[in-house]
Amino acid sequence: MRDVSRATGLSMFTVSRALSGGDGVSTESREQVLKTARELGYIPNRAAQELRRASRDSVAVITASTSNSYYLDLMAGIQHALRPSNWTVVVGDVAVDGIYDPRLEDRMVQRLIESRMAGVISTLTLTPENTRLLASWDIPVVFVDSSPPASARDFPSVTTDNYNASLMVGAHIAEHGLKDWLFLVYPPKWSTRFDRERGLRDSAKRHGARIVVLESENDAVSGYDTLAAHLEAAGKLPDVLVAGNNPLLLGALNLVRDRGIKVPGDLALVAYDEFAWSSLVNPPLTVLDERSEEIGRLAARTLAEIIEGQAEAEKRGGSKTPVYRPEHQQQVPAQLVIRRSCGCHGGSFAATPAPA
Amino acid sequence: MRDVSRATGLSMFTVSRALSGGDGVSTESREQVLKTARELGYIPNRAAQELRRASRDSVAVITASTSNSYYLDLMAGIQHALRPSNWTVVVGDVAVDGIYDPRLEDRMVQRLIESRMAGVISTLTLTPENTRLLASWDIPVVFVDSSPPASARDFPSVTTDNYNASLMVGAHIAEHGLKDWLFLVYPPKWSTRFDRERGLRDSAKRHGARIVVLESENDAVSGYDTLAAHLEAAGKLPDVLVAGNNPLLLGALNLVRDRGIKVPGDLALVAYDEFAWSSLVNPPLTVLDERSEEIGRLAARTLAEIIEGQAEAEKRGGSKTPVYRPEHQQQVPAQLVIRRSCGCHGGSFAATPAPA
DNA sequence: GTCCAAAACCTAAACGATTAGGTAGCCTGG
DNA sequence: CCAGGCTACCTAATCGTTTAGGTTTTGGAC
Repeated sequence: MRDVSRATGLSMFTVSRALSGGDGVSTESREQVLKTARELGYIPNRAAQELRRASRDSVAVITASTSNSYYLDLMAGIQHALRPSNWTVVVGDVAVDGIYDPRLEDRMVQRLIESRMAGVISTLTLTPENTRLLASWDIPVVFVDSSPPASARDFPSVTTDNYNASLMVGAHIAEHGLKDWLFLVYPPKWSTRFDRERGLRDSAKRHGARIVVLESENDAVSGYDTLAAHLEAAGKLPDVLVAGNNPLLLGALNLVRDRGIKVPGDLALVAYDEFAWSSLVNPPLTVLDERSEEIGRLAARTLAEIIEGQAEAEKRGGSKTPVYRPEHQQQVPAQLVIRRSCGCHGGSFAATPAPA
Repeated sequence: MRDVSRATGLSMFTVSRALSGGDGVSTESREQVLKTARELGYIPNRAAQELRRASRDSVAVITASTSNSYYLDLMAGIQHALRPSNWTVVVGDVAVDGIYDPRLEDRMVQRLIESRMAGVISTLTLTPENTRLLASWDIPVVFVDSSPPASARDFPSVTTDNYNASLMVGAHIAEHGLKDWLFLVYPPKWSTRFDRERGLRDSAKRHGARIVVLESENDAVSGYDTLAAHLEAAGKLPDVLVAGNNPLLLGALNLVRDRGIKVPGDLALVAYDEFAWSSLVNPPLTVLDERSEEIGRLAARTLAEIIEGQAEAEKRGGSKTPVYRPEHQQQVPAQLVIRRSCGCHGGSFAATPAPA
């Protein structure tokens, strides 16, 4: 296409400069070029640009939980923080049919390196090998709502303060006098699991409650089945069910409905992750609100900062290894939104409208 | 990196062939190459590959409704249909903070052409200029849950049979004897609007009902505000509210809750688009189920077929203009899922578990 | 009228892969 | 022993940009 633009009689150099807005081009030449380019319908070839410029103009978000409610807010936050800069955001889903696949993770990381990404935001703890691989290509990684792998403890991460959040959850449950807790939770691949579990366990101990932690795959159907099997085996209901995240909550609520269990009459319910419908389901749900959008925004800003530092260091002839500073590890406080499923406000079948 | 791989003493040609699995390379050379490549941590540069091969190995999905429930299912269907081939799926969101921005559409189309995409699936009716632009670069487009612009009527599209679906909705409402209908609907940019409105209007006429069509921006907050303003002005409730899609339903339900309106006692409610929580909200919702995943799968398959036809035609020296055939325009029947919000099964506050 | 710097422009070499077109060596059949 | 056809390999051009390093032109300042 460029040789077509050379129909202006000007050289490649001038055309390139004119189009990209650099200097060394007279105003008339520039206009001439822009005009012919428009007439000819010239659109640059990105592959060629990236090849020449050594790429690095998009950042990737790795996720395995597109169906989790917080995902949309998180993305909104990331997009928002990155819109002013002109990086492109691409999302890489490493789950097939909603369940995480490690081979997909490998393939995804491979592809991100092939595309010479400027940076990566990961919503899950990557494998040590993949983390190392990205590092060896000088691609900065920010973990969001997940921790870096043990082999890379200094990597940046932005998460909810899950430990204290879980203490809050536990404290509220204890206020209701509930002593028999069941925590339905996803696998440790999503590393928020650790702090959530620890907080809840500590809280149970502190309040003299028993807690059972029940692990399920990270999707609604597995949540349903796992919980059903557990209740079957246990023979009786716990006092309260804590759903570890949105898909598991969905599974649990479906089971509760199918079994005719009354919430919070027979079983109180508290869940992680606020979402759009939480105040509309029956009963309105008491949930932990994560402020996902802010987390996304923070993560994106952190990544941008690191990438810029990297670019600057390189310009000054330094190494382009990303530098991670301790303040890049951030925790965002969460908030407990109290509705009815925990037993507050008179439970499920009240005739008055539920609070938002 | 490639010259590093030349540390095997073999030429670029041999290395390239060895890595890409082509023939003309002895088994030992191939092993030698693979071994060194692995040792050196060689990862190909995608920009260079795309430049040389004239790209065309990813397809894009253009959407402005990531928060709409059907989006996830749609994507799942698309991913599913495209996984066997090794095209990459990238999604391009042309909405900022949930509302559609035409300039983003332009920029997105520009970028897709820059990347020389193999094909595009669009969940909204593109502007005539953008459609023409894509066509002029021989990039096939399949519209999904939306129609092609009037200037390009022969383009492929896969949609729900919205007209008949709306007749079904209307018929069911009529069975309840409701005569005063309110249709809360999104703007015509999402072209399913036309058939849905037409179906509902025809149905109202057929059953001797009055229908008011109320247009709102396509997000929950606008839906809430628009509906609130309308009810204010009208001074009384209609018999039934039909929510045109998921975000509008969300807005409507929030309003209903805030106003203390009883559903279906004071106002019956039917909504478009099945979603995960529809049977769990209060009351369980009667919705039109779109089979989004199948629509996605169908669209992806159609696109794949067209791209393959294109590649074949080009190989035979023909034109690479995509050929669209009439059977590429497909309609998928929908299904009405009857729960309680329409007035069936005894309404909202029943103590028995709601049907799934 | 010189000299010099700045502005405007050009030539040609990259970037990292693929591949058309060629060559050398070996085998096989006649 | 040679033609012919393999196989395994190589050289070098090519994709569409950007840009380092020149060259020419222009316009003052002296």
